[in-house]
Amino acid sequence: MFEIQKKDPSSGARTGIIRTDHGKINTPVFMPVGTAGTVKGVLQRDLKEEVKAGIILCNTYHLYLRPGTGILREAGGLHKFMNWDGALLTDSGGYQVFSLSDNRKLTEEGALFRSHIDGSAHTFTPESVVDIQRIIGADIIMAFDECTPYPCDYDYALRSMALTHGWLDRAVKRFNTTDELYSHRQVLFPIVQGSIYADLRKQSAEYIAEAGMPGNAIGGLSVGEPADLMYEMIEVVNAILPGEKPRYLMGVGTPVNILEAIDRGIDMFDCVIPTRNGRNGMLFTGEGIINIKNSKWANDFTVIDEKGPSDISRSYSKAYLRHLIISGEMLGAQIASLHNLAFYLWLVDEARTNIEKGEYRKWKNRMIVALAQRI
RNA sequence: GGGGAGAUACCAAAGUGGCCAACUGGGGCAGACUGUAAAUCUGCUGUCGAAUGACUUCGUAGGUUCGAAUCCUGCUCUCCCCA
Repeated sequence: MFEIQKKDPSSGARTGIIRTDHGKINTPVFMPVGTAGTVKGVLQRDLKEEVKAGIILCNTYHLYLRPGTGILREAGGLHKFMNWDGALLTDSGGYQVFSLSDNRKLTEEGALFRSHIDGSAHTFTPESVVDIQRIIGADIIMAFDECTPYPCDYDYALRSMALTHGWLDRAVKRFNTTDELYSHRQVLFPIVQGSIYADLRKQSAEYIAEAGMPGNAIGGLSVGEPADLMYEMIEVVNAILPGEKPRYLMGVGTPVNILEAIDRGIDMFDCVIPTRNGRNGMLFTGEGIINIKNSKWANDFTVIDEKGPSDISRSYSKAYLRHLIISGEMLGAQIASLHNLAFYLWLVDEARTNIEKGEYRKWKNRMIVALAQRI
């Protein structure tokens, strides 16, 4: 499924290809987040043609609640339902166990939770989450885990990790004893936990690697901990996760986070930042970060990003986009999302190019200075 | 010409003797957002000051009072009804 293409001599960075029945994906890759079967504000057509995304992420918890498995099954799976012929990855709902924690109860068996939509009670087990993801039909599906919060005390992190490991065994068993419902292959990725404790992370990485799945994920990071701590955990984990398989750092992150993680051997990313922060007026460019709502852009008629990767970035002025966002116009959110996603995809593409040239470190250090800047 | 209502900060609008530099909403300014309960949320928004605070404000000019956005009088302006 995964093939390493090139390793950067100056860092842990590498390029590779993930093969799915919905296309080849060059890594490092960024996956736009399309929680409810839509990358908010962006047409599938534009995801392909403007953003140049080969894979997007959707969410089991949200799709299970709405539209529900009945409709997804009837539609012939999510690819068909949403008219997306690229690859799909579904998150298991482990993050929702974390972010909607007021409404849930965890047991050895699984998670009992209340719907954020209507308050109705539901149960997720490692098995049912595999079943639901069979129905959704994503190319890559995730094991059900608990994403621990930050801060998280050691004892809780330990118990939670054990729970996630126990759930993994059951998920793998269910996965291995069930079949794809549609005519394409699915793979299951397990998730490393362990909060910010190096010994737990190490233990978890060993356990997860042992499962022998075709790819591995790191969860429970970028939940509020300092970035350096996150990088440290990535190093601990990546020293153990097998190098010949893709490594997916869940939910990360800022452009700088992504470059640092690539440097440490991460291949896959997803994050809501380009879309959510875009809707809220934050734009990423090669020159730095712009808050387009700031009055300084009111009469700046230069384009959003003249070196921008997408036609969109080079078509509309900052003043116009500011006007749209300030006015609450839908088009503002659309343009900002599209631009940011195109930028993120461009960024990982540049990373790939520079890994291939064997100059990743040098390039990264140069980029980070520009990317971290507020303009 | 007669009768009535009103004038509060950028806008709208509360407040009708001390708890008022003045509720609230909008607007403006800034910030947050990392496997999306987010087209969301937070802060500031008279002047000066980092702040305790000081100073100047509720159409306008006077007055009453220990104390006035609030009470009284004149003036100016706006709106409504009748002629």
